[in-house]
Amino acid sequence: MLGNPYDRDCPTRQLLDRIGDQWTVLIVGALVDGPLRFTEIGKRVDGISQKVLTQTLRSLVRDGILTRTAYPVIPPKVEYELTQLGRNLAEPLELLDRWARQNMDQVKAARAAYDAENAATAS
Amino acid sequence: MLGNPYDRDCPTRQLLDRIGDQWTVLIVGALVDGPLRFTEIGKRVDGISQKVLTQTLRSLVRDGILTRTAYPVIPPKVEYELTQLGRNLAEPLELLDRWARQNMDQVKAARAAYDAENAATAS
DNA sequence: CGGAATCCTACCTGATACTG
DNA sequence: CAGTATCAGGTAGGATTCCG
Repeated sequence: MLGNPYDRDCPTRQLLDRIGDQWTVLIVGALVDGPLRFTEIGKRVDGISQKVLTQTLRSLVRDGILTRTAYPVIPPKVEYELTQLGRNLAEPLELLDRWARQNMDQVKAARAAYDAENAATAS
Repeated sequence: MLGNPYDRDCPTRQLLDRIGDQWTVLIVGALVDGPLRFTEIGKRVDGISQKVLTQTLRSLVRDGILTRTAYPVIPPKVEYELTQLGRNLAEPLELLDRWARQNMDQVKAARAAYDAENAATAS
């Protein structure tokens, strides 16, 4: 049982709002190995726009998942790093990732089977 | 490290597409205790519209996460039940849920602190 | 009861251009 | 380099209505 995630403002729900944005998990994953600069993250998380990256990073900082450190040098340098809370979050995320690796082909198969059957009956 | 979830079509990314829709996790959570009928799920997952519930359920069936069983009785009765794959997915999900319960207040605190500081400097 | 079909809106997002 | 600002488009999602 996942508890009682059926009232709109339970923790689970809020977490889903947070990680459900598709990018949070990837960014957190990109930072587990150590701090990265803005552009570095953008390169790792392929497909993210600079705007969304900015937004997501800021909200993660706001949530205490990671810290932002700006070095006042002439070519600006800003580093993002996971907080303890963030590293903490990375663990269950990694389990999810493992599930994905192990079962995603099964999902694909199920999907193909479903579509095949569906196309057949759609005559 | 979350692996290499940075190419657009890795398993992790696909999983995020699946569970990132905000409702999947809640529906799966609602079904861990046993099969439920359409309306039952709708009641448990507060706030979901009938349309989205239908969509999400169907895509979950398609992905092999759960099964749909329609009983041909006069008041229609349809039950949804987790497959093994689905029960399997529920485990890492539960860990995430646990994280949420344990840390969401910390996130809230960080959020409040951030906002306070932000309002102060926004003069 | 368990959907399907339609309409309509809000937000999320990407693309682009500009700034310190 | 690391953002901010603006605008346009697509789409997830809600509300409503009707069907088997």
